[in-house]
Amino acid sequence: MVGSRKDVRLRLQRAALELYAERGFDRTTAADIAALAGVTERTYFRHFPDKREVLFGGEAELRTAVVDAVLSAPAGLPPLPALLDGFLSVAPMFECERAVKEVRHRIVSSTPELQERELMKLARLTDALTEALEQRTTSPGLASLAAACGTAALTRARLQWLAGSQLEYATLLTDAFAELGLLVASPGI
Amino acid sequence: MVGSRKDVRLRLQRAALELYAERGFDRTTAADIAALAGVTERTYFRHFPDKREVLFGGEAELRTAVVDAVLSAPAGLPPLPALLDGFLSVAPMFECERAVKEVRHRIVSSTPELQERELMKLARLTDALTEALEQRTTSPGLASLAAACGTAALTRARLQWLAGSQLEYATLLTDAFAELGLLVASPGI
DNA sequence: GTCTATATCGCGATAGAC
DNA sequence: GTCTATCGCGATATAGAC
Repeated sequence: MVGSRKDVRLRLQRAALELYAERGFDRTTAADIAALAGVTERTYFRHFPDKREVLFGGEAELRTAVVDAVLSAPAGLPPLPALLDGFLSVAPMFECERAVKEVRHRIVSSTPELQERELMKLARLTDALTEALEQRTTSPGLASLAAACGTAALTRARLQWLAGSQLEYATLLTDAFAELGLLVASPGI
Repeated sequence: MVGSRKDVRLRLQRAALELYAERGFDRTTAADIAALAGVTERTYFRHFPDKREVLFGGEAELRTAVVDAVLSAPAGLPPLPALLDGFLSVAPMFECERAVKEVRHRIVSSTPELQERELMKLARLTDALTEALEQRTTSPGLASLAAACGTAALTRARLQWLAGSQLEYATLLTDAFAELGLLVASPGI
């Protein structure tokens, strides 16, 4: 119980994933998770503000990484290509631990409360990307729309990847952005 | 206490808006809302599953109306124009009661829990629109992306309207979709 | 760590609408 | 008489204060 201090957080995350997968989110209490991780309920709430957050671990770091990558995209690139370029740079962070992420996705998809939290994280990513695009040449109005469209393409690629697509993550991403292009390029108006 | 039966729901919604605006969401209990509406806390929870839902009243009807409008758009229209056409048809449902909606928006914007719920409603709208586009000619892949982009434009227009823009709601909507077009039409790639 | 507020839900009883 | 809305009471668990 000595070296365990540092990884309590990790143990809680693993315990939560396991219990949520087994019994479902609703039939799992914070105390259950804490017990499985070998700590008290109170300790759980010292690490995570609520029952949901335990499933959204390194989200902030990932967001920072994506934003930095977009800011580092070649200067002349228009908004959407800049986003794609940034997303491709951090692709490795997305495509690791597929099995774990599949389980996590199954849990989140089947629990409205967790879906809400996931949408919130995605919205914060979109906000951060909007800011990043504005720091590039993009006008404020276009930036928010571009960020939303880019996030939509990212989500589409991620869903296909989670669904077990045989294609490379980078390919799925590039394809999604290509489809985005088709949308507006369509004939008639 | 006789004629009041029917409008308990409406009274609860008004009471919640008032209390949330005054004291804030966190410092308002479900019992407070119920009391102001003249019913017990238990009755509140029979009408709304939780503390948040009371602010998202006729959301399902609005969603249905929007979907129907999109399905009724001229047959030849590509995805995005079809969405714009549909959105414009039900514009009156959006641009009514501006003062109330401004208050509501201020409350939601300042409360993470309510933001999450709002994002969820928006996500459900996007899902419904995806389905509608698929029922039109759009391919499944493009449909989800188009729905996401369309919803983004809708949100942008709504935000400008809520922020007190002097422009007509229909104009804001049309402009937002035009910006969507600019995004991909941009030079370079 | 302990204590507490309160969100949320289950159950049985009641009262008025149809 | 059912049916439905409401009440009143009680239980559990989340979350925050001290």
